Amino acid sequence: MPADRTRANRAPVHGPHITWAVPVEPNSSHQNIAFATNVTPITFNEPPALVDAPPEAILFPPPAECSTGRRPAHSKKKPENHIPRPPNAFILFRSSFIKSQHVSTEVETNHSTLSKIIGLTWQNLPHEERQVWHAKAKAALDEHKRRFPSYAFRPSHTRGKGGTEKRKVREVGPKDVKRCEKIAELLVEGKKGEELDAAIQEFDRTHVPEVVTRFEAPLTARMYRRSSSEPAPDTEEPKPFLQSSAPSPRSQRIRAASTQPTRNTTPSLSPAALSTPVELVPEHFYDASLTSGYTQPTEYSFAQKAEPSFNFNSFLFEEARSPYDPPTPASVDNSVDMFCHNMSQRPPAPLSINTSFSQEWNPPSPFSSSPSTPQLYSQQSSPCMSHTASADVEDTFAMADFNLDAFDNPSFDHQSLDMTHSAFLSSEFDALAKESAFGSLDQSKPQLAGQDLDFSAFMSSLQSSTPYTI
DNA sequence: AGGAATGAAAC
DNA sequence: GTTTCATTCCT
Repeated sequence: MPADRTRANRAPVHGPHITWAVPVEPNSSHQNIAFATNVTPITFNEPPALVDAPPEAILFPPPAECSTGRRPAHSKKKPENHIPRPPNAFILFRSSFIKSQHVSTEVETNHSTLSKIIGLTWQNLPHEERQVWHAKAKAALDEHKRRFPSYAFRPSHTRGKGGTEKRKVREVGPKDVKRCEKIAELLVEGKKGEELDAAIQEFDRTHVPEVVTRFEAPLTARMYRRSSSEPAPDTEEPKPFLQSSAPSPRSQRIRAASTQPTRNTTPSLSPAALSTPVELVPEHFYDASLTSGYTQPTEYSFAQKAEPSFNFNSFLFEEARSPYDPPTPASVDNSVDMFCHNMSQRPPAPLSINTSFSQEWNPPSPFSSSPSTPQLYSQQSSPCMSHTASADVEDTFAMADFNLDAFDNPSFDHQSLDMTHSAFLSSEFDALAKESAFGSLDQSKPQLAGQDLDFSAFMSSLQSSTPYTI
């Protein structure tokens, strides 16, 4: 930060001038690293695996001058004389990647998403090419040592302000992982420039982005009582339950979906939504692929049927595994175990909810005019998340705020209610209803969309696959 | 200020 | 084993 981070639009800052200054021009042949860099890694010892790649092909060549002047990094306040850590191999690769715009800003500007893409690319990078960056990191480290011989990494272990330690968890819902994977794949295939852009555009045309609906981790009776009796010892509690993927600038524009959680609190229902009839339609649908890597019961994807017959009034709640959030100790709770156990026996039949919210909502004309054109679905693939629908749909989603799991309620269990349905049931219970529901179902006054819910009627509707209408 | 990636280094 | 912090820049 004190360093002149050399951006034209930044005023230079006076102070110790710190650059990584990987001391050697990367492309010169006399780098003080282990192997000769004028011999490309791939020629170095590449078995005839890379068929169509020219021998000297290097996917992501380091920039000609690598002595990157640094930017005011993170706008994080750092002491004037702060010496940054030496960058590791990935950080160097990432920096170079960003700078060289391997992925154009047309394709992706969001740096979180870019990080994901670059991470995937990094993992798919030929080992030899990664070694180049490890060598550069080693060089940077050596240089760092040379310049700051007395430097020692001193991570602060008292970052949590006051006493409220707020841990940083990797828990943000997946972006459009498929898209990131695709881009990374194209990159390691050697696609770049316009060819890459075109390939991604083609992918975007046919790919129906996944919108991820994220539910809170199952709230067990135990946990619920704990959280209601204790003054929130763990302030991580109110987790967003709904998140939207933000796969591309294009989609972002269309959906106005942010990469950030859209909700942090239990949503309230608009009067309009309350007066809207809510119809719950169990839809038995099973995709074996969804269960193969099943890891966590609290993650659901909200996928839309990209079929001409798609009914805009219905949503398909589809269970899908998340590559994120390996089960945390907190979630390894017997209720979750039970959930997982049941899941392995019989994957949940995803529910579709016929919300009838859009009676006054007119689908974008491309849909009605030629609903079978794939790219039209792609272009407008999320009517439910678009500007058009926003508020009411969000409220409709709010009705599907299934924060409470009913899994450790024996009443749910012995009725052999499908687990997904159980989660579904937990929707609009207010706190009081939750409390009593744990005690005895009969005493509870569960509500859905502000209406009393007839439990037995609802459950039998679930089991008979007939709509339940409030 | 947080997030998104990986990895080195410190606890 | 867990946490910090290197990079980037947008929200």
